[in-house]
Amino acid sequence: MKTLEKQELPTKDECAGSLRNIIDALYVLNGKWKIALILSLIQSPKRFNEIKKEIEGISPKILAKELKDLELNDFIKRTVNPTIPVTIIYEATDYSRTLKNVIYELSNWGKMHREKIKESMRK
Amino acid sequence: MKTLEKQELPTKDECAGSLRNIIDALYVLNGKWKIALILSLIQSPKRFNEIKKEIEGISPKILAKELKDLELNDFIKRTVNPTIPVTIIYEATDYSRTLKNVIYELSNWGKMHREKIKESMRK
DNA sequence: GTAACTAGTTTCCTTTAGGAAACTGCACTC
DNA sequence: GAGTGCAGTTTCCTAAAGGAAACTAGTTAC
Repeated sequence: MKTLEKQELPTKDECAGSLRNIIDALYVLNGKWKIALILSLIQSPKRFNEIKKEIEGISPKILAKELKDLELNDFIKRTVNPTIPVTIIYEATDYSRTLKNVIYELSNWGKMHREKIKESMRK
Repeated sequence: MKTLEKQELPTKDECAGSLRNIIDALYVLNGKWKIALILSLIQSPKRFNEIKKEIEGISPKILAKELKDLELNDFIKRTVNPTIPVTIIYEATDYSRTLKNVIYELSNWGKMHREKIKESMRK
């Protein structure tokens, strides 16, 4: 029987709420391209074809869909410049920067995990 | 033009590595049930049918697959007890607890994001 | 006039995730 | 010997994600 030590992870009740939060978070981050797009646009604003070149392998259909998705969730802003022909610039919003800690922890953990997996392969 | 302030997010080069890490992390966490299972087993070790009862809506096929997956990634441990008939107990490993920070940040952000979405619906 | 660039859209297809229902084999209980 | 619980497996199906290729419509440079 486990004794209730100082808990580092939430209690059962807190877990239910926590799970809901996590599912909501993963929902907006999931898919093959979202994080890559956010990171790319945090680096610098870009036009459609610039993104397409930078993110290798993404098709225009998927890119268009993902950009719409990200815009809906307020992670990026789409601005139409009245040049001739019009150019459209996508940029990361301040809101996308609220993901900073999440990105940091995911990256940290992912790195550690990959190293662990490699380690265990060697054996 | 943005000046380069003290950067809170990684530079372009760091981003490429970071992205890889994040993709690896999301890869092992993704799917509808993984986090729920980890959270449930962190609460207490459980048998197959106990989990099935606790995690509402999961089918035995999916549960078996997810448990195998989690075991492969060393998040949970499967122990066969030589009772008659044998009982099998699943429990969270210490390694699954390395997800603590990730879970914390995802939960935090998810909560904030949901509240923001609700807010923006009201308008 | 033709090639190229702008920002996408459309169509068709494959892969993957996930689910429902039935089934397995073993042991115990009544 | 019929039913119940254990820990799954098998089969069949649907929905969603993602991709390849072609296409749109406007403009500009050669």
